[in-house]
Amino acid sequence: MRVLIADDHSVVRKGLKQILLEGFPAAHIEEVADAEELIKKIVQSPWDVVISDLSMPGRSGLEALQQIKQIQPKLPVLILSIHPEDQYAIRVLKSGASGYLSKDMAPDELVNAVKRVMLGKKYITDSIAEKLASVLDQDSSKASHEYLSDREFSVLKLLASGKSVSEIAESLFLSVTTVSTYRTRIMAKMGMKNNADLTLYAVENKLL
Amino acid sequence: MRVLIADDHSVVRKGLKQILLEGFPAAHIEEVADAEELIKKIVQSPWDVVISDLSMPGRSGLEALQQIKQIQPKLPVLILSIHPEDQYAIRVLKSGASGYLSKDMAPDELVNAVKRVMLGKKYITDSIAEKLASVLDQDSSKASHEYLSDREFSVLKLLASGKSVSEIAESLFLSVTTVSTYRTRIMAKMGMKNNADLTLYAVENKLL
DNA sequence: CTCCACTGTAGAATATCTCCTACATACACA
DNA sequence: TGTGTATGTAGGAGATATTCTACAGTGGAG
Repeated sequence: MRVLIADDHSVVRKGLKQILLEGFPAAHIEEVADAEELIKKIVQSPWDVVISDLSMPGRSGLEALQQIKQIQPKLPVLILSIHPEDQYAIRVLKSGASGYLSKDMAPDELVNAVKRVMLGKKYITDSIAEKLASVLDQDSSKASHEYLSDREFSVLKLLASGKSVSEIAESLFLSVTTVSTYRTRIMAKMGMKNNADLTLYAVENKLL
Repeated sequence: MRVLIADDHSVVRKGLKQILLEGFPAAHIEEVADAEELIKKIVQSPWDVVISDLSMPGRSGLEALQQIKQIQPKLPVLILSIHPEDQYAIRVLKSGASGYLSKDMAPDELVNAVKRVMLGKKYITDSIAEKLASVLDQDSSKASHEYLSDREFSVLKLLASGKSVSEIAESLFLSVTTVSTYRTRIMAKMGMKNNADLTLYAVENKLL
């Protein structure tokens, strides 16, 4: 059994490894610290399951996920996030993840999730299932940020947290004008006028 | 050597424990998941060092820290945070922490920090030291906006509410560069980096 | 099967903002 | 009374951001 862990925090990598070794003493576990390495490892050698953080420097975990699913559609990917009740959950599952876990889960839960996804099943917590259900039937009550595309959403969060357009361009490897375009589209979709509106919105909706 | 770890994420706890055991094989390490347990443990038995997350459910890490310092002023507390360059850093150190680390530090850094704080010294990274130097010599009882001049304060409010520099210049009959200068001075006095920080500050302090 | 809307992306021209510097005034403290 | 520090103000050069336009790919509606 071969497990690949991706997270930019070494503390978290160590912790995950420890938990997995307790649950699967015979597992072969490797770690990577960013999305680029993650993809490289996946191309190089076969894995049974990938456990990846969502927020990593450079390409985000979401992009990495989509790329993995192109390369090896069958490889199960479990996504971790710091955010407990996450806005990302649905986005992540849509992009092909086999499960979505918060980092404050119980160790057992991780082990269970890994077992499940290795059988080709999905692992979804109750709270996410509920969220899924509610989004599917009453989309009139969608928060306005739900209408944003993936890229727009990530730019929204970065803008709201105070990053400048050029910082964002750099961290996402995009042109400043591209980021500025996203910004314009975000403002239009959300009916806002300036970054302060975004910041307030993000705080109110706990996106930060 | 007795170490107490407090973090609501079990993954992080495991990771920290692992790193510490590699650096201090003989250490006795215990974990707690929230502030309440943390305080309880500290009252119950003696510790050489506490490593605590900042954001925990219930009472925050900051409150817990202040309480610990009342109970055992000499006990060194290292604070961890997910945020790399944090506004909290200074607040945390003022409240008596022996150090402030981001969770994406290298494992060695944690071990070094623990060694240092057990000697009764502080462990502070360069970037925080700089921040400290610029802000900490002010009187701590005043909110940071109290140090602003009248003009600066009115510009702060306008910026925080999302007005652009040029809009402000127009409404106050000033040159844009003047407003920009005020902005720079506001940032310096308040130890902030961007308008989003101002917006958040204004919301928290009900200035809007 | 076609068409349109949405998405991801960016260039050129233009507008805006920051940074560094500067200077006059006012006030506190030595 | 002098002297330093905070304040109010702004110019010029350079850095950043916006706007308008464009184009290719994808996926759903008809």
